[in-house]
Amino acid sequence: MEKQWRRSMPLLSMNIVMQLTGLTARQIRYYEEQELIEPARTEGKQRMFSLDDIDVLLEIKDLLKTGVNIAGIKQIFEMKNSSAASKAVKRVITDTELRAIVKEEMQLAHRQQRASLRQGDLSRFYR
DNA sequence: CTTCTTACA
DNA sequence: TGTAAGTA
Repeated sequence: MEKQWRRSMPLLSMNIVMQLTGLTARQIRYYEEQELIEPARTEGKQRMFSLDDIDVLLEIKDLLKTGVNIAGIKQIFEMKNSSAASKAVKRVITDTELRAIVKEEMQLAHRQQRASLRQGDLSRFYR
């Protein structure tokens, strides 16, 4: 709990982030609009991303490739700091754990007949 | 020349 | 998402 600030330190320009993530500027700005990331700004309003932002963007890219839409990604991220935090106090959640949690939420939603994530997103986690 | 915003397709 | 337009 000391070198954490380095990852959250905004120092990456749009240019770099585009190459590092392979995403277009349009996508990156859109994801920010969807509140999936919140880059810092320079005085000239230029975006400045942190390494943490890169991680999030790469995860978004991966989930998108899997077939999860923005709505699904939002909910997954939401669970990542809610149900995950309540169950596993302050431990970093692993991908396999996240999968399990997502599946649970999915079944719960199904039981409650609450077709929350209908648009073919989280159902992909069953495969 | 690159990034940003807004708006249209 | 891509792209055009007008800026900074």
